[in-house]
Amino acid sequence: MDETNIFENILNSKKIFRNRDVLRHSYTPDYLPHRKSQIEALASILVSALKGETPSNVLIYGKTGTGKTATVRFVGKELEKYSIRKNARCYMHYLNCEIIDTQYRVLATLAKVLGRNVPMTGWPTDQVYEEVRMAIDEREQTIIIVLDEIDKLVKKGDDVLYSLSRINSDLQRAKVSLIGITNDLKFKNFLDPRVISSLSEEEIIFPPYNAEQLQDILAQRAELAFYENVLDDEVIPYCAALAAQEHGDARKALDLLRVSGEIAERDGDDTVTREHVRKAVKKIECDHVVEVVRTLPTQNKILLYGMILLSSIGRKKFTTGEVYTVYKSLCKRIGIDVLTQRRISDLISELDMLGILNSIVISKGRYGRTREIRLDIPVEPVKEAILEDYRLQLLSKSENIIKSTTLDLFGTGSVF
DNA sequence: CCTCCACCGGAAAGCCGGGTCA
DNA sequence: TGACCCGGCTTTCCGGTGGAGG
Repeated sequence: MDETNIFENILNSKKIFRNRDVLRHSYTPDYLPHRKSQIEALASILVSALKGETPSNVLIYGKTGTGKTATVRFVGKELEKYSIRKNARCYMHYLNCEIIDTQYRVLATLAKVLGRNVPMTGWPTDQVYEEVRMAIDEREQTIIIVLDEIDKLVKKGDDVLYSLSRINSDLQRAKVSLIGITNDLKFKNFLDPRVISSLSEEEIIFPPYNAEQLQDILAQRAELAFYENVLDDEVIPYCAALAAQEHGDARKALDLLRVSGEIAERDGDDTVTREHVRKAVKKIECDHVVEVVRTLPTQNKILLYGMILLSSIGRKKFTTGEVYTVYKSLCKRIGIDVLTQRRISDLISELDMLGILNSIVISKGRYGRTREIRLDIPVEPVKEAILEDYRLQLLSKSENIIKSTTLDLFGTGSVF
């Protein structure tokens, strides 16, 4: 009895995930909780395809993580399955306009999906369009083209949408309908009115999930993703509650659950607890901040580096003037133009907006009025991210000298 | 109650790279 | 091709200000 327990323990301690991929965004589940009405709405529009009619074009709205893409893919799969049985020849082709982000590439990708060989660059756009049109019209069929993140495409001109939305009048045998997906409610403003009216013959709206609905979603996925009894009872409600606070984003909730599991696995624990979720929140936050810092313009990086220096010599909070002095000496050292204090003041506000630091305007009476700045970041990872910038390599090389000059300048100032 | 610090933050103009149009 | 425009970034200029110290 005891011996089996030993083995069982070792086995169990390594096994948290049955299938981690279930928790990734790319996974399309077989069942979508709390999206019944949207699924039915979409299905009732697309059903015309099975009757040999042209389905209306659809525009789908909803914030990130509300299940838009999953729902469309799900309905599409069902449609294709059923059409095979009915011999109806319906197909759905999915394009993500964030990746395929120009007019030409949309058409070229379509042509490729339809089995035509079109170079990814070079041809005139109308010729590619013609190729697509011919490929579609080769036989009787209904093609549903899904344009995800359609707003990204619209910002680069709506010619493709215009021609695709009127393609039906150029077709003899086949039929085409479009589904546009967007999370930008105002995106219609950029659109040609003619395109709007044909594109949004039907509209479906995806509201955010609330905490209970998120729980159902998580529970359903967790069952596939984790081994039995790995999750503490409170983990799912906790993840759901956290994600519900932020616009009910299912994607966030799933990330949270996955990262929690990964942390538990890495720590060698055999159950996932509330504590792991808490760590996961931290980790996701940290990754996010690091990503933001990495993509910051060089000037902001130097500024931020200056503030990190200040905090590394024991200063918890500092004023605009102090930060500016450090920033100036850093710029001179690495031979980069020095911005004015006015400008730096704005950059500080920007960093504040990004949540990298907290700043409040305070008055020190006789000693003036200034912003009191304190950093709000995991220092080490951020520092690494800053030093990745090749223009700032010099900073890491002369780190000690810089640090001691900074210490000379401000080390004597009030420490608390 | 007044002063005056050390900066805030609005306004406007300059600069620059990219895009458009004849 | 050059003239022109646009939008984002930056500088210049400057009036404004909360409150400790007098």
